[in-house]
Amino acid sequence: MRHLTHLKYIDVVAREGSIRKAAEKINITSTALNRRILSLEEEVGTSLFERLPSGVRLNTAGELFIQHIRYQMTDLSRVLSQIADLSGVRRGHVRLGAGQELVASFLPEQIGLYRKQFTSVSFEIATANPNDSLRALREFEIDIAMLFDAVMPSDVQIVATVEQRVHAFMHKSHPLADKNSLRLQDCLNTKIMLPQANGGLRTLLDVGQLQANLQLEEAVTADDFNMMFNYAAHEAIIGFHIPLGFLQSGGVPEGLVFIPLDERDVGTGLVHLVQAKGRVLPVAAAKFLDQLLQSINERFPEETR
Amino acid sequence: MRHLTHLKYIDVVAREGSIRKAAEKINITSTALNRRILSLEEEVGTSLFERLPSGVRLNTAGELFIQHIRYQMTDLSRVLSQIADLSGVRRGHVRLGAGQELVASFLPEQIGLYRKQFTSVSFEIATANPNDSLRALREFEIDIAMLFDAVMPSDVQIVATVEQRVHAFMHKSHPLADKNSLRLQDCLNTKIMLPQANGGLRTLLDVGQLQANLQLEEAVTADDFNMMFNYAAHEAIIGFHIPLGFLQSGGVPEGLVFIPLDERDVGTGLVHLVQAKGRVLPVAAAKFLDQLLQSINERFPEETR
DNA sequence: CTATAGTGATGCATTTTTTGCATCGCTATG
DNA sequence: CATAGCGATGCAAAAAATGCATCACTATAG
Repeated sequence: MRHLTHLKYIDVVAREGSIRKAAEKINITSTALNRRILSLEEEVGTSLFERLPSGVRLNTAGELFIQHIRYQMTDLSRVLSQIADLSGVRRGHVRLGAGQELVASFLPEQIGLYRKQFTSVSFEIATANPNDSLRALREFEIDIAMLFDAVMPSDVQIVATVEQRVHAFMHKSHPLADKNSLRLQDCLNTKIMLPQANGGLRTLLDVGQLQANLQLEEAVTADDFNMMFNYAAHEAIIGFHIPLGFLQSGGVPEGLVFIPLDERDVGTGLVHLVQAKGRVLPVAAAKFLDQLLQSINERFPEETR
Repeated sequence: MRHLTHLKYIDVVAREGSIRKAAEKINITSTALNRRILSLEEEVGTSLFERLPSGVRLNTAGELFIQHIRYQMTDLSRVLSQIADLSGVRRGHVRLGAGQELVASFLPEQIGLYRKQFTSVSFEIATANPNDSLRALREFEIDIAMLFDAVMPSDVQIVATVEQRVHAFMHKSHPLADKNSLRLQDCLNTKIMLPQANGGLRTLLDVGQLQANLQLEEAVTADDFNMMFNYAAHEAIIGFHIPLGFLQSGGVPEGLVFIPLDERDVGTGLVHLVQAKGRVLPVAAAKFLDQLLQSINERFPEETR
C-alpha cells in the first residue's frame, strides 16, 4: 500500500533509533526519510522524535502516534485479508508468539492441521519469553500469543486459559516409572533435568523446591524439550514438562513415562491464549484461534476456562 | 493530514455516489480523483466500487474498506487530540447526535458547563431520529449519541441508560395543574399537544392511547418543545415531555407545571447514552461523556443504570 | 429513433512533489 | 584537537499528481 509505506518508514525509524540507519534499511537516502519525518511533524504540529547526538528517540507524542500507525497498519492487513476472504480463498499470514514450553509439540500439530485445510495461509512463530511476546502483541508484531505462567497485564485480551499440572518425565526403565503421582522428595535419589531459568516452568519448579526446602541435583539444563526427551533414554534422569508440551496427537513420546507432580509441592500452571485488546484479528488468525480453542477444549475439557 | 486526504476523498466519493460530484465538492478535477480511485483499487487488488451508468457505488470489498478508513480517520483525530492534550490545553471537537427530546434543554446546559472550563473545545450537534444517529455513530460522523426509546443494536456500546417517566405539562392556570399524577383519561376533557410522529416520545404516547383505548383530541403537533412550552401559556392545553428535556438547571420553565403520567397508562422511556463499539474517544469527547454521566447521576440517581 | 446530458476512463503536456547529492552545524569520543 | 557519527538544508534532477481534451458508454427526453 502506498500511503501505508510512508507510515511504515516512521515505524522503522522508531525501531532503529536513527534516521540514517532506517534509511539504509529501507533503501532510500537519509535525506528523503528525514524530510518525511519533518513534514509529518509539521502536519501533526509537534515534534514526534527527540534529536539526540546519537540519533532519534520517540517522545511522548511520538509514542502515541506510533501506537496509532502500528494499529492502523495491522488493521489494514486485516481488512485486506477479509477482502481476500470474500472471494472464497482463504489467504493470509498468522503470526504467533509462544514460550519454549508450547512451541515444540502443540503448535506444530495445530498449524499442520490448519494448513491441511488452507494451504495459502502462512505461519510465523516467534519463540520468546512471556514479556517479549506481550510487547510484540502490543506493538502488533504478532497476532496471537500463548504464554505459560506469565503475569497478565490489563492491556491484552485473554481469550482462554488452561490449567496445566506440571509432570515429571523419565524413561520407562527408570525406578520411579511405575508411580501414579510423584512428590518432589521422591526425586532426591535421582538426577534431574531443568529448563532454563527464564521460562515459567522453571519458576514453578524453583518455588516448589524452596517451599519444600529441598535442593535437587540439577544434572542437565537445556532450553529444548525435545533434547531432554531424547536424553532421558540415556540416563536415569527426570525432566519436567506440561501436558500441552508433551502430548502429541493425544499420546506421549515413545519410551517415556509422564507422572504428575503432587499439588502440594508444585502449583498448577496456567497457559493463557491472548491477543491485543480491542483488536479485530485478520480472518486467517481468527479462524486459527477458533481451532486452537476447540482443540484445547477437546483435549482439556476440565481445565479450560 | 496528508495521507489522510487521499482516504478522505474515497469517503466523499462513497457518500456522493459519483466521482464527478465528489471531485467538484473537494475542488479537484474528476480526472485526478478517478485516477486515485483506480490506483487504490489496484493496490488493494480488487475493485472497491461498482461502476453504474449513473455513477459509482461501493461493493462488498469497498464497504469493508470504507469502514476501515473511516475508523482510521476518526482514530487519527483522537490521537491528535490526545497529543494536543499533552501540552495541557484541552483542544478538540465533540460531535453529538440526539433526538429532539434532548436537544433543547439538557445538552445546551451541559455544553455550556463544559465550555466554561475548556474554551478551545468546539461542539457540533446533529438533531436526528434514532436510526440516523446510530448510522452516524457507525460511520464515525459523531462521537456520542443520546437517544430516547430507541431499539439498541449490538454494534454500538451503551455507556449509560436513564429511565425517564413521561410527564404532562400545562400552564399553571390549567384546571388539572394541581394534581400530583395524571392518568390519560384525565386528558379527555382538554386539548392536547403532541410531538411529531418520528420520535420515541410520540410512540410511547400512542401505545398508551391504544392500550387505554382512548382517542385524545390532538390540537397541536410540533417538533419543537420550546414552541410547545410557550404555546401552553396561550391555551388550556396539555403537552408531554421527559425530565431530561424540561429540567433546566434543576428547575422547570416559568409558568408551567409538570405532572408525571401514571405508569399504568404510559410506560417508562429509556434514554441511552451510546458510542461506537470498541472505539477510543478523543480526549475532549471522553471528558464530556464523563461530565454527562456525572450530571445524569446527580440529577437522576435512582433512574440511572 | 435520435439528440442530449450524464457517467467513468485515458493520452499527453504541465505543475507539484519527492528524492538524491553535496554540504553544513553540532556533539560525543578517543 | 581531530574524527566519526548524527540530523538539517539548498539546489537540481527525477517522479508523481493534476488538468485539459476527448473517448466510449448509457439512460432519458423529445
